[in-house]
Amino acid sequence: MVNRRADSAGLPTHEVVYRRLREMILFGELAPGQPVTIQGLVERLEVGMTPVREALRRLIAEGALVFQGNRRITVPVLDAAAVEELTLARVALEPQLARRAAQRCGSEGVARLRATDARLDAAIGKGDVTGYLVENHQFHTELNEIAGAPILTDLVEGLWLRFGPSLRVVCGQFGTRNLPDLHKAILDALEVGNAEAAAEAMEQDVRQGMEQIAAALES
Amino acid sequence: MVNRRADSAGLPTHEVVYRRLREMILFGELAPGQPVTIQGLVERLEVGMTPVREALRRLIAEGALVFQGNRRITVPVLDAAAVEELTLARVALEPQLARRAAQRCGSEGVARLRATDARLDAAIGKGDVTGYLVENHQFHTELNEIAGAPILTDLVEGLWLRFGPSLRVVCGQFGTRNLPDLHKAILDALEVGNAEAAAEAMEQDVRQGMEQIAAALES
DNA sequence: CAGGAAATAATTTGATCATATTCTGCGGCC
DNA sequence: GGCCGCAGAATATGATCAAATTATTTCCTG
Repeated sequence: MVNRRADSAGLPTHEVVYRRLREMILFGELAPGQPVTIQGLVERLEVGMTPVREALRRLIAEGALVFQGNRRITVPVLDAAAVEELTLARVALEPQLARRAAQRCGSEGVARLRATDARLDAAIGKGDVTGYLVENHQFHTELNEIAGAPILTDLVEGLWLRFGPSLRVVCGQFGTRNLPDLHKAILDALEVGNAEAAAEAMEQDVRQGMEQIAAALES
Repeated sequence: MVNRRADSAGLPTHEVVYRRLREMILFGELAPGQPVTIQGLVERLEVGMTPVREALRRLIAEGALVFQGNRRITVPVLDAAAVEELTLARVALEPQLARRAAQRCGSEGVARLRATDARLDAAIGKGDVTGYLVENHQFHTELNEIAGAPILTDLVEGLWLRFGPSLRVVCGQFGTRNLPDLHKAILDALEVGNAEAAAEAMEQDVRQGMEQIAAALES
């Protein structure tokens, strides 16, 4: 009744809950198929149910959670058709962002991205699955920011939320061992401002990632 | 507090509110820039504020409404950059849906689409702007349904919500007089199952529509 | 004394919570 | 195996508190 603002730097509670859930979805605390209950979150996060409901509606609208018709909410389970659609959408959109980023990227942007990519490599080296997921997402987020296309970025972020839990499962199964890093080609293209090369490299990165998810479905 | 289910065939209130607002956005009852207040909707729709809040969060997540930082919600006003991004996204996605539709479309599907397109022509003939908007959206919705790609359809529906109010303004300014109908080419391609032709025709339709919006920005 | 700007008061709006009501799913019983 | 009641969870409402916008007042300046 007092400390609404004590949580996280002046943000409304529903926003805080949203971000918390978003991270849980992207970085693995929620498994595909797992049910998500309102009351469970109310108790776990110690907030009222109105902000929880708002955050959940938002995530459902983004496809990060699915509303099962009866009043049950779960983490989505991807089938082959969904992976195919997501691949199609990512291939259609993310190379465009890479192209724009190549046109607008300054040297400081490349430097930031290289730093993030280095942390990504470090996580892979340590076998740190969560670290890999976080830095990989961070890399793409920074690139999208450079691209300066808020609507396209929104769309792509929504796609990432959809396959986040499944990606976690893949990495959990196979570890970080054979995760090829196609980011180097992207970085080189950005550095010289070669938009087409950046788009091409991004498409490869996207296809590679989605193929891993598709391959893991056969099990 | 009894007749929750008297409204609209067993749907939860927040769903009813969402659909109502969605139609208001798509078909013109809300103008770009117009503020949307929670309490106003509570009075107008005669429901509690929780379902209204949920519906608004959902629409904000889809980009149909924008959260103005301070706690105010408005209908989005598109600038040139936004129109460009929306064009890019639509061109990237909707031809793909047309391609899939061409591969899966039976004769009954073509028949339904032709019927919708006939109603569209009738609306244009009568100068019925709202009718045009409704049938045009209906046409694309039916086509997306045939394509059988729920995720891509979701993405595209979100894009339509973003430019809906602005499209209404364009049609309000120019009337339905010079609205070329590129749907005929799409229909012909679907009929013979020519996926590439369908995709090409859809791209033309998308570009034509977005150019109208872009042209209306200079005023 | 008049006009305007800053500060303050009042109203409107948004955010959160606690509670009542309704629905779904499950387990026991016929 | 089908039906009924019960527990648990979700939905919806109204009340309460906080914040922001608007209106008003007051004070200072020309």
